[in-house]
Amino acid sequence: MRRDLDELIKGKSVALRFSEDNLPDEQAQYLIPLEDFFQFGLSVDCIVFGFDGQDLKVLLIKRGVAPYKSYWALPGDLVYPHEDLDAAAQRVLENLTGISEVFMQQIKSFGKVDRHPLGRVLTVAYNALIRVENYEPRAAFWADNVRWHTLSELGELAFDHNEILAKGVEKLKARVRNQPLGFELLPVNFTLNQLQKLYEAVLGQTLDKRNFRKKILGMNFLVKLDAKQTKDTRRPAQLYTFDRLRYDELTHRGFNFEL
Amino acid sequence: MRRDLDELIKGKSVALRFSEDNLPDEQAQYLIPLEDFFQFGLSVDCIVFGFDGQDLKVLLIKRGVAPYKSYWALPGDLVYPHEDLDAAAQRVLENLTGISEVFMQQIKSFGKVDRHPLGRVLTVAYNALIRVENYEPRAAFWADNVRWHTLSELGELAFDHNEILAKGVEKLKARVRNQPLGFELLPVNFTLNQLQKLYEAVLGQTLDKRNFRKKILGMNFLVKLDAKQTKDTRRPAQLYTFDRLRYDELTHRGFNFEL
DNA sequence: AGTAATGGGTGTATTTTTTACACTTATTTC
DNA sequence: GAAATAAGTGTAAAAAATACACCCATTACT
Repeated sequence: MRRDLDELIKGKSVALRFSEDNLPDEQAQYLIPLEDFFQFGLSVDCIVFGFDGQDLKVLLIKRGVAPYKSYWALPGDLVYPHEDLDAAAQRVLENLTGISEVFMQQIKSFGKVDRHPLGRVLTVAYNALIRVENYEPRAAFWADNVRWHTLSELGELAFDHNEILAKGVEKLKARVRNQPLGFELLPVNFTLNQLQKLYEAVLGQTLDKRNFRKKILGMNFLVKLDAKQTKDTRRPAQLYTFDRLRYDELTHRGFNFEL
Repeated sequence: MRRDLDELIKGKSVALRFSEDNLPDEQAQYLIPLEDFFQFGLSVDCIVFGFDGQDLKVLLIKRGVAPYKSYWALPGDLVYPHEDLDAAAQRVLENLTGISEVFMQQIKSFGKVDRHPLGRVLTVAYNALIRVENYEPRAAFWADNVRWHTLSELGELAFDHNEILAKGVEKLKARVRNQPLGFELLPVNFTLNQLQKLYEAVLGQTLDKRNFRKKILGMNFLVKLDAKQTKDTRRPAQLYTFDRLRYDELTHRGFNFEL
């Protein structure tokens, strides 16, 4: 411990100040103002997933300001000192893309010392799932552009956002095995084939149609509607919707949705 | 968006400064020094789990300094401005308990505005699993005491540590279903009954002995040793150890350890 | 030395879940 | 009306999960 502190003090001029004065002598030498510990920036980054019926997409902004100006990036920004984390995530996403009131879950924090060129900024990453049809993303505030990107076609993103995004995808995959997916990503009414395509896109593997239907219908949170899909397709497909009550009941007492 | 900012500025005197000067007029009014965003404190808190053969335990320190002096708390402290998160978690744990080189995983960050009385402090929580036998926790630095606590017998902890701990337990339970548990919590050599007790303690349910053995042995990462348990028990029990290679192989390609 | 007490250890039959697999149907387009 | 396309449907075999009861090796006691 002493070794650690010595190194830090020599190198960086920081250490701990105690609000009490009952310190052992050994440690008294390390007293340094507490203010020095309150130098961190805090940001949130939102990984917004959407599904176009074929591929899993992620919403990125083109940064209109330095650093990383003109790079594609996850929508994210600094948190206000008096703002809660979850609220900041919602606000930032709305500021940059116009998208509001979104289902979001914190997934991980990233804190490498040099990850932000302007100073020490810890970022808290959130996964968000939205129905593409319900939102018309528009670049706002300091974003130059907003666009859906296919996961496999990404270049180098700003900051450590490639790493953050990879973690978001990993978490999404893990999530799909423990709770049903689709509420947030599909239209309110959907066909079983659309749902299957979504699962295949997230899991990155094809699934057997009959087995998929058997399993997903057996979970009893899908409701068959009277309507059929009337689009310019071939044979019209049966439409379903989610039974939110049943879903809540299931997830509440832990459920395994492995497919 | 404008509404949000207006509120924040009126209430708290903070907003965003851009390093570029190409701001739309609408936003120019909000320019406030960037420094105001670098006021956060950052801490790490370690949830150290151990297993005594019967109950799942968590290691807590008794705080020797304000705030929350004399409260039991998760071992945690402020991060140095030039220190990486994971490194900070290891350092803090060693500083406070003498325990070093521990298996740790980040689980979640907690950022409520008023969670720390000294200012805005975001804390990143880590789950750690250790072999109780390998460590002799000793209170160090500003900790007054260190002790293993049974999960069901906890009182009110410092800060929001009850909430953090609850999340840690939840994550541990989720983890046990997707990867084998025991490497970190059990002695190097152990009996199947010890392993089963551990699973039962974590999952909070009893398991069938024969089915448990069938399943866990079928996974092929346990190695039967020549030795038997020689303790003052009744019939000597067969000792096993973990096959780390096999384990890594399994977890690498995703595995389901549900019991 | 014998006996009681304790936790260690073992197998099988039943049920449930998972998997593999191929053809018919309803619609649109030409 | 014929061709093309995606929708829809069931069963048998294999694998996995579950329920369940008795004997065994040692120590402690008398």
